[in-house]
Amino acid sequence: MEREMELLWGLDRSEPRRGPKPGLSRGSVVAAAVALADAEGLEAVSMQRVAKELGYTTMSLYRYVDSKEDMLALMGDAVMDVEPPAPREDGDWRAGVEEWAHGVTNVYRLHPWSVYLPLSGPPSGPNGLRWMESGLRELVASGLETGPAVQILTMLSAAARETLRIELEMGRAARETGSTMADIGRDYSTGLRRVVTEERFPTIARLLREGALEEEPPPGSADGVAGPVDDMHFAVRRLLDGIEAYVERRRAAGAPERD
Amino acid sequence: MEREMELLWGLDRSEPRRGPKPGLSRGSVVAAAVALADAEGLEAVSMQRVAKELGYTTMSLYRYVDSKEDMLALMGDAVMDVEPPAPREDGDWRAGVEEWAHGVTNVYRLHPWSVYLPLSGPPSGPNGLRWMESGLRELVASGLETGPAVQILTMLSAAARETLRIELEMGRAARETGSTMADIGRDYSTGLRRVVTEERFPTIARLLREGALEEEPPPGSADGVAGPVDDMHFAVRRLLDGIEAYVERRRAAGAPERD
DNA sequence: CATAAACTGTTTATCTCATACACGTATAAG
DNA sequence: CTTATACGTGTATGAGATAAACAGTTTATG
Repeated sequence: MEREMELLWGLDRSEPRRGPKPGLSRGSVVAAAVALADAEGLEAVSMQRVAKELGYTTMSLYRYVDSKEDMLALMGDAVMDVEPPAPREDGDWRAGVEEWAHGVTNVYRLHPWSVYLPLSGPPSGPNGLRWMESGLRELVASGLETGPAVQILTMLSAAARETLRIELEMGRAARETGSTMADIGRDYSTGLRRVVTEERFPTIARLLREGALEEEPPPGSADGVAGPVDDMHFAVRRLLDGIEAYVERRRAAGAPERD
Repeated sequence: MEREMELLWGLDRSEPRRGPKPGLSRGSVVAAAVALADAEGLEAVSMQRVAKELGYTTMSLYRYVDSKEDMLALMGDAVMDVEPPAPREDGDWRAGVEEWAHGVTNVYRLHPWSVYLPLSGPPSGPNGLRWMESGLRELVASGLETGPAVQILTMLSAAARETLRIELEMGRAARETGSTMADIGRDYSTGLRRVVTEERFPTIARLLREGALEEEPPPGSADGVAGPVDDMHFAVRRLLDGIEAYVERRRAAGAPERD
């Protein structure tokens, strides 16, 4: 944890006094890696490949980054270098939280590979913390204590990451088979139908019967389909409802109870 | 998707007619890999190592598994081979859902490496589907439609995985530095204090001031500390509150509105 | 100003992996 | 009995991370 924070905040690497001018910098290395991942995916990101992209030898990268693992961690924070939503003027915290959830999703969407990065704990880099600040701010505006707000935020970002991952996976499958996202949903359904029996999986069977996995495409969505991420907001709104009820209840009771 | 389902359900591999008796089976290979991961972590799982564990050569594994990727997918479903909670008699769907959330967390906890497995979509293996069925059943008992129930379940399992991952990461850090989980929480706090300023991160600053990250250990928890996973249930309960309110509202309105 | 310390980028080498391919052998079907 | 098939092995390839030694470049310092 210590190490990771020093890494992400650049608190190591005191500025050098002697020796040749560095041709690269930690920033340029990370930027090249990010660009490469954007263009060809995370699998394409090897030290050799990043170095080639920069026109240097593989080992030169190790002057700027201690290991590939470190580089990946830096890429993770670099991706979040987007301004999070500004504080709302209207005090509508529900809208604020939803906006935040949309925001993170969109940030990830700009660099889809980033949802596959091996994370190691809560955010600790400058950009990650900026987003955390922004999300917490809105949640605390609801009247929640800071502790509970952290729990909620964790759930929200987990859901955003996971849901987007599923959507991306569907997109990849669609691209590979040359079909649409709607087709993939149907494929999944038919796949399930092959193994889901009424006795062993009654609820899933019902799900298939009701066609919940092959939804109506609302007009105006990217590829003609809602997609998991749009659907996610149903769950987000339930969570917001729950928070509202909780805060209300506590206010009424004079804030003694915690649950 | 097609391929993955056939893999996980063993719909490929028709029984062979000629040739020597196989010394291994897909099951034994996967079991060995799981055992190895349990003992030494996912990093230790290489084809070479699994083969050695079984007393065979590396390449022999490829008679049973097409690739390491496939093996990992099989391991992922194998881990879920635990009986999910049985249907509740008392009809207390809230308790049912919480029990389910505890259940998945505990299943993952038995094989911590499993939260680091690269997932590729919604569950499609027999064991994963059993858990999905169990969770959906409880959610649907609340009065939710099947579609929305899937969204909620996705959020729940994402949160469980992510939260446990954070807890495990803390545990690893604690083990490495020879300290306790409580120490790690304090370390994170002091680390943050070094970079969190009142102007740029007012809410996080408040969080630190209130010591929300260094909580009181409730008596009787593993290592003297609540840990992220216990905390998660606050968010779970809010979500349940929200579902309850939603179902109530819909019932009152004669179930026309959806949001 | 000279020189040594501190850096930079390169070369070379090592180790670990996943996986392709060809081989010898066992076994059951015809 | 013979032959197609499946099994386990040996060998080989190529990618990838990273360690170590080295040669060239600045700059602080005496």
